[in-house]
Amino acid sequence: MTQRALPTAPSPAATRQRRKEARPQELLDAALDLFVEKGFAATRSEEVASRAGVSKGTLYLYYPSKEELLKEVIRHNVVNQIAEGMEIVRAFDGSSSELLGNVLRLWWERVGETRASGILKLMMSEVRNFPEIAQFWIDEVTSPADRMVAEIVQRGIDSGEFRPVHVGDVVHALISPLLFLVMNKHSLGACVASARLDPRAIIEAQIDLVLNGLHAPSPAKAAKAAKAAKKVNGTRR
Amino acid sequence: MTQRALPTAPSPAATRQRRKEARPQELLDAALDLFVEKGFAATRSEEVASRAGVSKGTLYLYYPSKEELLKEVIRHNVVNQIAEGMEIVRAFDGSSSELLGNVLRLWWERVGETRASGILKLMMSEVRNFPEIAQFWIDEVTSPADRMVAEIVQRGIDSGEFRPVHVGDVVHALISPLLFLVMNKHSLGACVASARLDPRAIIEAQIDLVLNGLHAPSPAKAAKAAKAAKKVNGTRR
DNA sequence: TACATTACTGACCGCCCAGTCAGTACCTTG
DNA sequence: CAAGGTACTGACTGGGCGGTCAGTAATGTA
Repeated sequence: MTQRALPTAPSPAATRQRRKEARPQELLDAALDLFVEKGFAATRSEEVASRAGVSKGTLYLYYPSKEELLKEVIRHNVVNQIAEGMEIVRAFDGSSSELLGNVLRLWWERVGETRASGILKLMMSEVRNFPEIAQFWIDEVTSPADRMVAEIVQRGIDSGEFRPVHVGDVVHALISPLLFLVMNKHSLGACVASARLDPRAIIEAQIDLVLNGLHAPSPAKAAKAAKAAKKVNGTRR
Repeated sequence: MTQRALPTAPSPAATRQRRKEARPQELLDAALDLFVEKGFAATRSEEVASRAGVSKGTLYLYYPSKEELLKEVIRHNVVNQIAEGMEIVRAFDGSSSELLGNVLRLWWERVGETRASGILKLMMSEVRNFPEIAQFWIDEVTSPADRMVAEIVQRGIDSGEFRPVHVGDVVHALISPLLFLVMNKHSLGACVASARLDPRAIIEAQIDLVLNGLHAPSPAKAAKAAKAAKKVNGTRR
């Protein structure tokens, strides 16, 4: 059989560095970008390593397998994202309308516009191949986020500022445009300039539309609306 | 070298069939399902073949490569989807509110609920690896769909039924919840029962919310609103 | 300066899979 | 029923990639 080649002669390139502390983060960052761009299966582990400025062997020094790397990427970015989101809400008070608008706007600025938003595309594309992470995502992202928005809407209804609507369903109508903007940014929008949307404008339109749709009509009509909403607000979910 | 094994003895299994006409469609169907579920890179061509009830060799008799198969899957399903959509709209008239609601509802029934809706997830997940198909998608799907919905909204504004809003942006607020429902159905919703949304209910909530947000207020306030909207309706897009 | 420690490297291994093609059996035609 | 045409098969190959590990060099330590 062929015998192992002798070690390569010292390259004239830059001397190699030892930065044990920085590697994990750099590898996670590189992996996030590549997984979001090309998908998990289509990304070679050597690409991840080289984008992080190390060799493939080093990658496997820090993460035992490509799959574990993926899971770490998700875990790592999810906790950050959730922390961000919660902080945004706690920092605000005021009318429910204001709060709702500000939450949507701020979430876009602080999450949607950052690289970390790619984690959403990554999840949507890959969960079916890794069902174990689905529950984690629901517990750590979906549920808290839904609950948060639901609370705001509910507060608005209780105070009479909003019409009585089915909170659970309205929450989805509220946030899915934002989520879809993120998906677009990391798919079509990343390929074709003409597919690039104007997120700020769309978000403003969305806020305007939804607040108009939520606001309680004149007190005269309010009673009627409340009665009608009883049906809608059944015990689903 | 090892010599080629002799042909296998005739298996006792079902006799093989010759159905030249049916193969292409069956292969496309199998490929759509698998690409949507596992992604393009993670799907083995032999899986596609076996799900379609043929051997791998047969697959390559009909499609020259896995990549060409992907493109055919997209082309094929896109033309169907567009034909469906257009038909739905043409079949309807009535007030803009009714039309809008019915278009959303019908699109969900006739597209969102069918297997073909997976094509959206497939596109979002894979475009960045196949930028050639991005333009095709924009020309054949995104643009026509946007234009269609925009026309309805514009008609509503012109007739005074809707407030004057920025049509382009409102269109996105209108359709992205539907698109997100589809994405959810093919990702999280396919893994975890508790992540499964109730699309019909969410769509109804969305329609209710949006129509309330779009409807022009009493004529007294209408002039004011129209004036304010001039700013919003600038020359973007 | 000599030695010990360890972060890092990259050639290598073995498996997996897209794509091929010699051979097979179904079907049609006479 | 025989013979020719062709839809179909599956063992095989070559290349590519996940994962390993013997060796290298940067950084301490005396």
